Amino acid sequence: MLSAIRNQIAIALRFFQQTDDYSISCDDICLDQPNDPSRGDLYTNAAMMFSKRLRGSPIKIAEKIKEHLCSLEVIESVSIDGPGFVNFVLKNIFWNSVINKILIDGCDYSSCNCSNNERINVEFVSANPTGPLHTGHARNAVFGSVISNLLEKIGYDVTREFYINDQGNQIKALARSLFLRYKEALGGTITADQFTEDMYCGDYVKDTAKELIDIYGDRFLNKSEDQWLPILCKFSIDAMLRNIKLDLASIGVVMDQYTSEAAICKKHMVEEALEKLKDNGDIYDGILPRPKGISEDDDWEERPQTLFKSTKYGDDVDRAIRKSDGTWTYFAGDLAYHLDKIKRGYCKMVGVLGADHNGYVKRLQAAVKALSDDKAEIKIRLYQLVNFLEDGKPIKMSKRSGTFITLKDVVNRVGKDVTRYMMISRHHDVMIDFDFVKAVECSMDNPLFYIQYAYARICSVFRNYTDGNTDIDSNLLINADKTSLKDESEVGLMKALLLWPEYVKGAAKALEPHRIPTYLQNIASLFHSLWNKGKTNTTLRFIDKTNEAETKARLSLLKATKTVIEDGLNIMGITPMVEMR
RNA sequence: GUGCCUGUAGCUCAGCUGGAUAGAGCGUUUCCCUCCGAAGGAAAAGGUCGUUGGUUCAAUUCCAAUCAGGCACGCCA
Repeated sequence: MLSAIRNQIAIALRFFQQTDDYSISCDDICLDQPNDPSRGDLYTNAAMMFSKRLRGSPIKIAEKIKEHLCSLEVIESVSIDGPGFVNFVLKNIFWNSVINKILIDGCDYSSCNCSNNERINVEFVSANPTGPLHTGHARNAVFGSVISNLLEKIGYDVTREFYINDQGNQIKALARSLFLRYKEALGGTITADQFTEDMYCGDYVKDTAKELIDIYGDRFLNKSEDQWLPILCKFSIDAMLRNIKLDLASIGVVMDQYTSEAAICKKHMVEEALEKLKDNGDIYDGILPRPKGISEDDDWEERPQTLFKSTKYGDDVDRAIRKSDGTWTYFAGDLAYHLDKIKRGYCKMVGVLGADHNGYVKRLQAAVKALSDDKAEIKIRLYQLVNFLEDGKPIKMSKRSGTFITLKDVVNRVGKDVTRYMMISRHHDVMIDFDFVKAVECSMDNPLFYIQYAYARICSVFRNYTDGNTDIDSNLLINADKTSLKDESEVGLMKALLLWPEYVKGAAKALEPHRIPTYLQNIASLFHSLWNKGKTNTTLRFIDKTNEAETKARLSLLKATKTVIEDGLNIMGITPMVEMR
């Protein structure tokens, strides 16, 4: 809707351009609502933003912008204020086209194709397949899935990917744990000290042991470890992965692809990655310096290793890729995995990791840069941890005592939608306090309720109008004359709806899903306010049985509002509620 | 020791590539249901945007120091 306005501003700016050193694109032009509505419907600060680059005075540029804006039919008036703000008022007729665009496009109103169907790989969750997903994974899963939805909105071809760490010591430990439970289930006695520090003693391993017996009976019981280990490794990974997929489904997350670390290694991708880096001169044998944080009496010792020169690509220190016993490090596997992604054709990648992985960001970015000759790029988003509270009191979790909360616990307790909302309603860099009691309260302590309530109220109006139907066909509303919507609350709502695609685009580009619930809360607030105005001012009621034309105009605004709320909730993976009773 | 993140109203948080008088909710105080859902709305009070410098027409936003809190840093995965 705003592209014509942006275009005119861009043309005005180019008038001052003296060199071709840079290009002014419409995306660079900021349009927003002034804090004070009396200044106008929208403003741009482009004259000031570009005055330095264009070497012109902001006022002169603003005058040129004004001249071009005035040539547009939808502009009522333009004024220049302060150091160079250009404020303008839109004609009533403009709102007709805004509402109609939403009525016609539906949830596609916020979509654009500015990313040209480019492929992008979003890797998230990637939990070790050694147990059920826990609460930390919940934020990861929701964050990753909403980012994926947003990226699709702006025209990316998104692959949602889960990397399975299905080899290494922790898998062997899992298999050994399974074997102990297997023995136990077959009547053998096991003692607590047989579970070493790195093993898994959770009850879920007992369940897997039963499944193992169902299929294999007691045939491993008296066999040596090298005979059962490979089979039990595979068996336990498969079982854990099945559970992980169920857990993810319970909060509405479906992956497009699962990629196995073992499969990558089998393809000799590690060797290939190493070759590639060697060709670039990024591999050498050396000794890493002692990390400063390690105290003197620690058992750290110098060791010669094969190293990746990641400092060349912005990392703090070079990274080991081969252990002294000759086997690969975990990072070597990651080099292989990211080379695999690059070879699959992804130039853009996103990774979602918990804040405790912050030390890993630079080396991953270095790896992608080095392996792709700087052609591919990975953006890592770290999210802070979630504290779980029970009515204000923190719930302590410990793996040892078995008092850790699983993702399934959370979903069972508060449901998919509340879980998802809580996980993305805050900036990813901010810790979340997730209170089980407050999360399901029906008040403003629970903002999701407020948004759902607005949606349900709109459905309620439609029910009253149609005698029972919670929706109205947009086609019945397109011809309504929306220029009669003149109350400041109505116009305020329309202005907010106008900017919805801007918010979606901004949230997607910044990889900041929390902007969506923030926006929806504002929409809900504007709507509730309008609703209550109708209580005292009967001329603002949505349904006026004596005036069909007026009623349709108002219902079209409601339908547009409903569409945008629904769209926003869809992006968040939350199901809108047609009634709350 | 180094790196990353956080610090905005009593509390929990927004604040979009620097923009005009810094915004919500909770809590507190006062109003608004014979009327489409009061699980709502209107209004008041509440701030030296951790501190100090710097960059410029303009800094909560950028830069540098500094204080406070969180996380991380070895051949773990």
